[in-house]
Amino acid sequence: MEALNALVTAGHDVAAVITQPDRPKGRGNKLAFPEVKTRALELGLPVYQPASVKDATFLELLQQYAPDVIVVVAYGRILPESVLMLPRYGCINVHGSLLPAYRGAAPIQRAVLDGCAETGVTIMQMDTGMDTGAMLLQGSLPITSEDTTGTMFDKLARLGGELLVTALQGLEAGNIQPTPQDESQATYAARILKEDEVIDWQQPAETIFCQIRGLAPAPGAYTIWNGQRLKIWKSRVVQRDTGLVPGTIAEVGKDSLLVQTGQGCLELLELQPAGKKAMPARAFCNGGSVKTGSRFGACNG
RNA sequence: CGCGGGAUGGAGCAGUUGGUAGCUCGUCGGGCUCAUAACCCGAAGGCCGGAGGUUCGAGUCCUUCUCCCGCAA
Repeated sequence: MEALNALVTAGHDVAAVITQPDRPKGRGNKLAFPEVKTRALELGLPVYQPASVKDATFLELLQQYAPDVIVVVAYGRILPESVLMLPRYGCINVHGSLLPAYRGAAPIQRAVLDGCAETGVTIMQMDTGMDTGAMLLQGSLPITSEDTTGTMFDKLARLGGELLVTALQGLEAGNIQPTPQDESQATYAARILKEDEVIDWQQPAETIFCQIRGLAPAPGAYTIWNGQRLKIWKSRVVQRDTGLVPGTIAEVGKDSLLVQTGQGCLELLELQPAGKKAMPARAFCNGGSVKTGSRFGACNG
């Protein structure tokens, strides 16, 4: 999205946009288009949604366009050599991490989840591996305790768009040298699994705090409360130990909810019970069912 | 027709076998106090999501519609 906007704003001649096929989405499984498609249609650009990038007719189509370069952003597919070799300048990818760290599907989430102090964007030349190509340009941004995957995603997308435009200019002018990645430093950012969403109160408060930020605004970190999921969207680490079993509600205050963790306490600020909208801790406690001493987790409430 | 939860005063909830609605918080007024987000007293504020139906009578039963949300993809 941001990359497309940046390209268009910079005056590049975008010949066509290729994205994933429309997929059933959301409640009721209605068919929805990818966001980029919507934007591309607004811009009046042709949109293609091949079921497979290896398809022969798709390759022919690309050949007809004879692109100088193909820009790939969050497409989630490894492209075959036939496509990679097609454009004069090759295929350029915008990846949401400081490669070679966090190659793979969920670089931004993982960086926040791991509590990294900074992350960034890398513009690279694609090859047949997964985010293994030579790097053209890189930019970094700090991750503050206020940041979530959502805020980082926005910031990185903007930065990525800018760097992409710069990188393309550099390529054209021939003043950017591709730098190979240091394989020994490579790490992988696996996609987010169901297990990653469950809060383990045995973990230190700091870890859970990162988990909550890393999974916001989607899909959200959750715990079990009254036999139902309870997502936690916002929290704060409180350096204090109550001696209670991890997961126990240590204190129900006016505006807060203090929970003991494996190390320190976590103050829950914004929560969302299943079937409800997100609400501040104050509202959550009002129901009357939240009491000091009750416990979050798989067993009882 | 993927599965499921929900719509009640500003917020979060309760509402028993149907008989004109309660709780916690907030708001406003007053009191106590050096003071207060603490405490005490009082007040305002709800056509119980919409439309039909059953009934002497429905928030409470039946039908239907709209909207919100969780899960799964």
